[in-house]
This record gives sequence, C-alpha cells and structure tokens, in this order.
Amino acid sequence: MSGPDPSEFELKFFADNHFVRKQCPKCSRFFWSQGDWETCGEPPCEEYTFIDNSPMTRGLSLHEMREEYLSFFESKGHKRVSRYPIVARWRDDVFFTQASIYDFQPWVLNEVIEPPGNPLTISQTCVRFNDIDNVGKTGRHFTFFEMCAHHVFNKKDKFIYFKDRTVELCHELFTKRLGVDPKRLRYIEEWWEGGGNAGPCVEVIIDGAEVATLVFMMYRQGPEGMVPMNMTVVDTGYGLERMTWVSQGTSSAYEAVFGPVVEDLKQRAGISTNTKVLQEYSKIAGMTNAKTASDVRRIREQTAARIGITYDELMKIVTPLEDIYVICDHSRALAILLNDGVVPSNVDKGYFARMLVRRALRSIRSLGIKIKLSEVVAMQVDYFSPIFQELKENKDDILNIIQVEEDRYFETLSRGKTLVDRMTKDLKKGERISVEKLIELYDSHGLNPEIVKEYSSVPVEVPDDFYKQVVRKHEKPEAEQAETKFDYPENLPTTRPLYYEDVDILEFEGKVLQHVNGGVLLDQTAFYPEGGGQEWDDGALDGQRVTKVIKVNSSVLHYLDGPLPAIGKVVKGTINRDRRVRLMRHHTSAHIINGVARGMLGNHVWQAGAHKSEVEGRLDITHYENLTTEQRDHLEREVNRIIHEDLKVKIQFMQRDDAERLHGYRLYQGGAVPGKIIRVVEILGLDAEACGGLHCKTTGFVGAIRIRKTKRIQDGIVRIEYSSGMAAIEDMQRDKGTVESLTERLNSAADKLVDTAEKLQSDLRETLKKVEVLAHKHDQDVAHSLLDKAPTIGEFRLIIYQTQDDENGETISKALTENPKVLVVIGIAEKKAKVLVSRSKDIDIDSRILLKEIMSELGGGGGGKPEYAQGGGGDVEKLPETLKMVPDILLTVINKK
RNA sequence: GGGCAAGUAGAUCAGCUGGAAGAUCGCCGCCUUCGCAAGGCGGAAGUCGUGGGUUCAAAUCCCACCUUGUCCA
Repeated sequence: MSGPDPSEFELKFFADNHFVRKQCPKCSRFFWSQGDWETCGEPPCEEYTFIDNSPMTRGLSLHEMREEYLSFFESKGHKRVSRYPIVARWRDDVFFTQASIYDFQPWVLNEVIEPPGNPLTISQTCVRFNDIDNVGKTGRHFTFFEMCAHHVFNKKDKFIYFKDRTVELCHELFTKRLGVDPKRLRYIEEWWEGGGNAGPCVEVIIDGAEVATLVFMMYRQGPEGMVPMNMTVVDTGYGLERMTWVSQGTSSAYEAVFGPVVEDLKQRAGISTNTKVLQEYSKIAGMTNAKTASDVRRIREQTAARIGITYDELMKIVTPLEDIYVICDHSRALAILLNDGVVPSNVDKGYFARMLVRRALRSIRSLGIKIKLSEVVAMQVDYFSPIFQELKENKDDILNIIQVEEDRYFETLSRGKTLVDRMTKDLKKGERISVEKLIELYDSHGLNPEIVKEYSSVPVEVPDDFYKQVVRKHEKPEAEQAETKFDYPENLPTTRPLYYEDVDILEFEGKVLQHVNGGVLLDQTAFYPEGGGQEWDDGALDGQRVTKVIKVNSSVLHYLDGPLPAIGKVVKGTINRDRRVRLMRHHTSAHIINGVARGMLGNHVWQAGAHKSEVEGRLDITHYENLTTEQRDHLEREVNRIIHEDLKVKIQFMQRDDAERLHGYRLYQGGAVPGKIIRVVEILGLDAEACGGLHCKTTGFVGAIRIRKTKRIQDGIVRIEYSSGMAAIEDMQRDKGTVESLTERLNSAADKLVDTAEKLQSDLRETLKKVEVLAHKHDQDVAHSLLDKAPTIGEFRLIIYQTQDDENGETISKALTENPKVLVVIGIAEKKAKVLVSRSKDIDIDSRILLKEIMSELGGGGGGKPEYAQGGGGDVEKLPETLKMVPDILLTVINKK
C-alpha cells in the first residue's frame, strides 16, 4: 500500500487562499486549513463541537439539504442526474450500490459508455451492511444513506477539472452556500483505494464531523502495481445525513434525519428525550471507532462517568432511543430496497432485507410499542415519495411484502417458543440451557438469546462473546472450487450474426475461417448460438449434422457430427426451421410472461433465470410465494390475451445510455449486459429487455402459451414452466390422451373421472380392510388349533410351527403368547429362513438364548428381548428339519440353566 | 454459495444406545342430555420425505437427493 505523495496536495487553490499545511500531533496526518488549528479535527483527535452549536446558518431537513447541494452544483455547470437503483444490476460483482461511483463502474470508467453528464451531480441512494451493529448506537451509522456527489471524468481529449476546482467547489458550498466560517474547514491528506482504482484524496472536516471525502482517481491497480489511468476521475462523496446533522446540530444524526418518524415513535413509546445526556453520548460515540460490542460498552461507560450517572441509569435512557433509531433506519432502508426490487429471502441479497425486517421487529418488540413494521415503512415511503416518485406507485406492493415478511417472523417465533418449551421441559431441576443449545437456537432456528430468555421458564445465561462463538462456528476453510473452464484462444475472428439481421434466413453460405477446439468458425452464420437461456439452433453444414453451436466473445463455433470442412471452404448452412421456431416462441413467451406477471403481482417481479428448449420454457421470477391456482390460471389467460392482441415485438440496437433513459434499469432482467451498444427487445406496451435472443415479430406468432405449473424453487423465487405454440398443442394432446385412456380403462366418462377415481380408492380401501380382517381371523384360527394340539413339556405348552403362504407369523405368535404358560417357536420360509421365538410373560425362559441355539443349527443371526426374539438369514431348506430339533434344543437350554 | 436444524396419523410432537409404530388435540360412532358444553366408552386414520447402502432385521446407523426452516457470505 502506497501512501500519499505530499506533492499531490500542493494545490493552487490552497496556496492562493492562504491555507496552511500542518501535521496533526495525534494521528500524524497532514491537513490544510485557513484556520489556526492544532490537530486535524477529526475524532478521536478532537471531539464534535457542532452539537447544539451548528456552524451552518440554518438547520436544514434532509430534503432541503439534498436540494441545496444539487442546485448548488447545478449552478456550477453540473448536470443533475437522478439516482441509480440500490440493486446494482448492471454489475455482477456486488449486490448493492454502496457509493455513487458504483453507478459508473465498470462501463464509464472502462470508457465503454459515456456518463449521463460530465460534470454531473447526484444524490445516490446507497446501502452498506458492514456497520449494521452500530446503527442506532453511535449516533452516525446508517445502513441506508444518500451519498451526494459531483463527478468529473477527464479524458485525454477533454479535460474538465480536477483537484483544484473540486476543493474550491467544496469550499464554496460549505462557506458561501451553507454559511460555515471558512476557518472551520479542515482538509486532511489521505490516500484512497477501492474497486481496483486508487488516488489521493482529502477528507473534509467541519467541527469534528467528516462531511465529505474528495477522491482523485488517477491510478489503476494492475498486476504490476499502480498504473496511471487513461482518464482521471473526480469521485466525491458527501454524506447527506452528515451534512443535515451538522446543519441542525442535534444530539445525533438520527434526530436530524428521521425527524417526523422519530417523533411519532417517541410519542407512541412515551419517551421524553433527555437531550443533555444524548449530546454527551454522541460526542463520546463520535470519538470512538466502535467496532465491537465491547467498544460500544466502553462508549457508554465513559458517557455515564462524564455525566455522573450510573451505567444502568444511562442505559435506561439510551436503550429505547436506540431501538427507535434502529426502527427508523431499517424501515427506511427497506422502503428503498423493496422499491428497487429486492424480495426478502434466505439467500443472496434477499437475506439482507429479511435481516432488516427481523432486526426492526426485534426493536419494536423490545421497545414494547404496538405498531406494525409496515406502518413505519409506510411513514418512510410517504416521507420520501415527493423525492423518489416511484415509491408512491409501489407503496402497496412494498407494504404487502413487509407484512408477508413480518408474518413469517412471527411464525418463526412461535415455532421457536414450542422449541424452547420442549427444551426446558427436558432439563433437570436447576439445570440451565447450555451455550451449545443457545447457539443452536440462534443459528438453526433464528432465536437470539434475548428471545430465548423471554420464552424460557428457567433463567438463561448468555456469555458475553455469544455472537463471537457463533461466528467461530462458521469459520471453516473455504472449499476450493475447481473451475473447469474451456480455454479458447483470444482474438478469434468475428462472426457476422445473420440471425440478428433477419430471423427468416434459414439457408446461408459461410466461409470456414478456423477450427477451434473441435468446432468450426465461420465468417458469417445464421445459426443461433446458445445464449440468454435459449438453446442453439441445429441443422446442417454441407449435409453434416450440427450438434451444438456456442458463442465465444463475438465468434460463433459450430460443432458437427462428423469430419470438419476444410479451412477456406465455403459451406452451405441450413437451419432446422421447426426447432428454431419453437425456440423463438418460447423466448418471446418468456418476455410476455415476465411483463404480465410484473403487472399482475407487482414491480418486485424480476427475472431470476430462464431456459428455453424445443419442448418447454422455464421462467424464474422473484416473488415471495408460489402462485395460487387462481393466479396461475389468471396469468395463463392474460398472457394469451397479449398473444391475441398481436403486439409488435420491436428489436433494435441502441446506445446503452439511450436505452436506459428510455426504459430504465428494467432492461437488465437477465443480469449484467456488457458493451456500449445493447440489443433491446421491446414488446410494445408491455416489456422491454436487453436481450440477445431470437424473437417472434409479433406476439401473435407465439400462437398460444400454456402455463404448465408454477413452483417455489427457492425462498423468494417462483419458477413458471410453460409451453408455447406447437409445444403447447402437444401438451394439450398428451393430456387429452391421458384422460381418454383413463376413461376407457376405468369405463368412465371424462366428466365423471374424479368420482370414479374416488370410488375406486374407497373400494380398494374397503377390500384391503376386508382382506386384513380375514387374514387376521385366519391367523387367530391357526393359533387356536395350534394351542389345542400343543404338547406340554414340563410346566408349559410348546408350540412349534412353520407358517404357510400368507400367514403372518407375528400375529400368530402374538395370539398364542397372550395365553398363559406358552412357548412359541415359529419358522417362516421366505427368501431366507426366519425364526420367531416368544413366550408368555409367566415363563422364565430367555427367548434370545433359545433363538441363538436354533440359529446356530440353521445359520444366521438374531436377537431381541427375553419375551420376544427374532432371527433370520438361515438356510430355507434346513428350516423344517431344524424346527423338529427344537424340543431337544430346548431341553439343553433348560438343563444348562 | 457455505454451515446448522428438521421432515413419523388431519395438526403438534414422542420414539432414533437397531428387534411387534405411539401420545395429545382434532375427526367419526355410541353412552349420558330436552339441547349444548363437559365427561365416559369405542373407532378410523401411517409408502416413518425419496432413493441407495450396512444388517438376519432400519423410523432408528451410513451415503446421496428432495422439501422446509435458520444463520452467515
């Protein structure tokens, strides 16, 4: 890691405006200021001084501050850009947008596409989960936040501005626009690295608060170290919440940011704020880099000491507020996450939403107020709707999902309660729930120790390092996953994709350019290669069957069932039309179903995977529960209505930025799409997606869609299986055939089939019952006659019998041993010989010993209980003979005793 | 993507140191009652998630998979 080079910060702006460079004696970093400061000013070198003493001329709300910021930079020639979604679908390396620069990685920084403005300004919605434990506690941590920024992308041929102007604008914003005394600003020299880029940066400190970081991206971190970038980038990040907080000088950022919602919750909880305590608390919290639970504890102890109250007294004041702040933060994050298409789940990004819901519910619970989480989220939606219009449209959908998720948590809790009840019932007197059990309850059943404590009838002791122990349990060497990747040569010649020019080209000529890994590379082809979930075309090249077609970058490789044509030869390709048409119909159907499902179920519906073959299609969508039969049938009717309307399917190659402007980020249903130019498939009035697949020209050509079934394949994901066109007809015919052969076989009619089946079932049940009764009766009779004939040996009757046909040895032996003084040996000849030995309770003979002796004659093993033993594995042929020997064997057993 | 827990009667669960599938609630019938609740007696209800393996014998032990829950990336 390289440190900043001091020369990077020798700005003309600093020099011209009498800034002085000093080194902080505490953290030894260098900083610039117009004021005369000892230290850098950032905690822990100094405390917050803005609390109850704002350096800004007036306190602004979140919305006011955002507008101040954006309009300031607009007035300085920046284009105002609306926020990007919080789900970073244009990237496949992260789930969420965590900073404004994410919006421009990788496409803008790669110079693949133009930024939406240059210079531009934005307030980007972001979410980060690494500090979630500090939310509500430190006064400044959030999961969701807005990063205000102005960005510049300086290219070789077009330089806009860099360090000087950036700092100048920042300085002007705070001093002229927001009225901060210029002397109170301090700029700390720092070095920034992230996302493969690096450069010098300055941290902007006002009265102890870090309000912004100005990053000057200049380097790329290559394998051979720092390499200068083609372009230099101004990457600023101003904390909207932080600026709002400083402007108001409230005791914590939450008080400044969540104004109306905090007030509402306080009122419900009946809390009156002790401002003095909180102000001190915040100052100390700001000083400490709270990383762990013990850090937080230390903050509290220091605060208590400083105010002169006990730790417990402090906690009594602080805990309910922390809960309120957590509820505010999490509900706000949820509003935006759900709006932008996250569906709660136990995997992937959905898990973060579930985590937020559960944490918020826990806080509501510990606060002891009666409010639904969806009500709080509704307040947040209402608060943000004027700024983010889409929230208004999606409000019902968002609240519904929250409610579903809330209900799920209560189910988890009630499951947990019975679990704890059972667990404590098994405990001996005075015994406690072991730490292992506590961990299991949390890790496997979602019950944190606090809840267990509440549910348990015995005292629960939670170790301080409980969560650490859980983490330790998860620590394990990561399994190496060997990726078997086919290596293809780089820089293969490009194949001209005739299939994109006209899907009706089914015959073409192409020249063989190369043989690559057993495949034929042509200069042009009409064969569609596997991609976007659509299978490849088959057909023939010069009469040789084409078995598979794949795409490597922009080259298409054809795999043949036979020798490869010579390089340089011009070959004639013919596409299998039937397969092609079936694939196209299934692909267009996927878009129709996706569009209709979204309209029907809500904007949280996104494609989560898809596959299209000749005989069927599969579309996975994000949704929180499987469709009901009614929903499925409704979906089927609606998609077919789209077919009947015969809508135009418009396909065009567009500039990525134009496409995004026109259709929004909904384009990226299939995930990240590379390139400056993207192919947009639009079903007019229904759906538009960036897609590389082949499609029908109108929806009418699809013919028909049959929704075969829907299935919840994963928490938050529903799979829709369907068939279209001729495949749908084949489906229907197959079903019709099934019904026909069933009616024929059952001698019934189609509309009576269900009744017939029910009758058959009940008949069968009755018959089986009768057979069972008869068999039982027969076994009883056998037992009776055996008992009558049984010889008496000593004081008991001995019965030896080999069962026949369908007789049940167990039933017979049971019937016999219910009589007094009976010893029973039953042989059963199946594939192997089986022997049961049992006796009445009033005989003192160990069945196991007798059995053992018998089995030693017969072969095989066995065991059981004194009254009842069973063995087997012997030779079937020897069974009758062995049974004859039983009286003698018995005598030796008795004598041995 | 990984770890953990669970899958047995309609529901909730027991049985899981391998040897004859259970409890409670619910359901059905009968008794008692003018009727209901309650009670008493009796009854029906099970591919022990699926498929392999070990064993004379598997709900029980081993392996794989499926489903559900949960924690963590």
